[in-house]
Amino acid sequence: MDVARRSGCPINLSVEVFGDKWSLLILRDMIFGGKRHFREMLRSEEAISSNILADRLKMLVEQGMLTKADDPTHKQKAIYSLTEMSISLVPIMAHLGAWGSRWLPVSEELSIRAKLMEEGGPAMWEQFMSELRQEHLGQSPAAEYVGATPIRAKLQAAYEEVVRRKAGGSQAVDVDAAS
Amino acid sequence: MDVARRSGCPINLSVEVFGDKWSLLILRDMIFGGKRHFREMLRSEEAISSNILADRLKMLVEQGMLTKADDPTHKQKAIYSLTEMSISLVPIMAHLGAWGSRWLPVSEELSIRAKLMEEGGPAMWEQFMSELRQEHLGQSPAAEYVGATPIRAKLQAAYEEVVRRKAGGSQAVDVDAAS
DNA sequence: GCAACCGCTTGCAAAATGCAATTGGTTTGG
DNA sequence: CCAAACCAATTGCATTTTGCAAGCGGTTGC
Repeated sequence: MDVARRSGCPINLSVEVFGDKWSLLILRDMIFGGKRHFREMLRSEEAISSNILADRLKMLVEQGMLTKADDPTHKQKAIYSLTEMSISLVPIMAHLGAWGSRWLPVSEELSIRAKLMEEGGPAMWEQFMSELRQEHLGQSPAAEYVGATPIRAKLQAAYEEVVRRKAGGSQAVDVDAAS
Repeated sequence: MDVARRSGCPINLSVEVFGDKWSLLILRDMIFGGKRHFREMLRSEEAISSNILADRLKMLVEQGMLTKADDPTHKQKAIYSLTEMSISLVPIMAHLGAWGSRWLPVSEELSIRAKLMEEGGPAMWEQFMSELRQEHLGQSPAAEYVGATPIRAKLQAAYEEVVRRKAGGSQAVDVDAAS
């Protein structure tokens, strides 16, 4: 778990922090899925295994991308929080989602969030980052966004709408398992 | 070398294409360093080894990020070209460079390009992408950029300026080896 | 003609990954 | 009050990926 430092190039250093097959997906689930606990992250779309998840969380904490704290409501639960460092990854996530949607065989339900983030542009990303700062850093709500529908709720609603539509419009949908 | 497809999420699929420790650095060297040949890419800042480079180039070609062609001037040389798919990574590279420069211990000379790209914003990225389309896809020059200094030349000049200044202003600098 | 260069390939050791089972402890529901 | 479910990991082990160093047959430039 030592620091790599192959070179002082910003792209290389970024790759060394989250340039593996899992780190970015963990951050994605925290940012877009609102996940904060180990067990929640274990239920990722891509089925990460527990040893890898534990390892990556530890690494992300060491690198300042996350912080870890005890959950006051449950002695065994740990709460992971984003830091400003990982919150500022939101524009990159948005671009990555847009790029992937353009070039790769994405599924409709899993790319609807990316589509909305692309359409929303920097203004939407700023609101989202502001909300994440509230949730994870305990910042007080930014005046310009009070009363607005939270971005994650909008994205989630759009996702559920696609799932519902694809299922035929009338069937029940297990939102918890599918999100 | 089979396709992964852990899920249809655009971020996951993107990670599966270039989310390893080397692919993005190879693309960086092609985009910002103008490298087209195997031996040039071997001389990366981070010292990639030849088997890994060969493997990644093969994979990037398979995935449509690069094309490979014979060099008409040299029977043994292969020329690798960017595709629209990899050229459209430029904004992500710019964001990644800016993010890395903000949060990680970058060196001044290796982050000056990222700084300029950030300051230049989307307008500069568009010009750069247009120039890459000329170089790699054989597109004819876009009218709005004829006569303008090419972006890569600007970035390279800024890099050399920093190296020169750091060396003391009067010493000779091996531009080839350091770039 | 010979040294330097061309894009790889090979052999092998080390490290990372992935799976399944398990740990010691906590909380929940009856 | 007890058992079942849940908590964040950890362990052992097999498989895969990575990384280093050396070497390949061939081409090019001097």
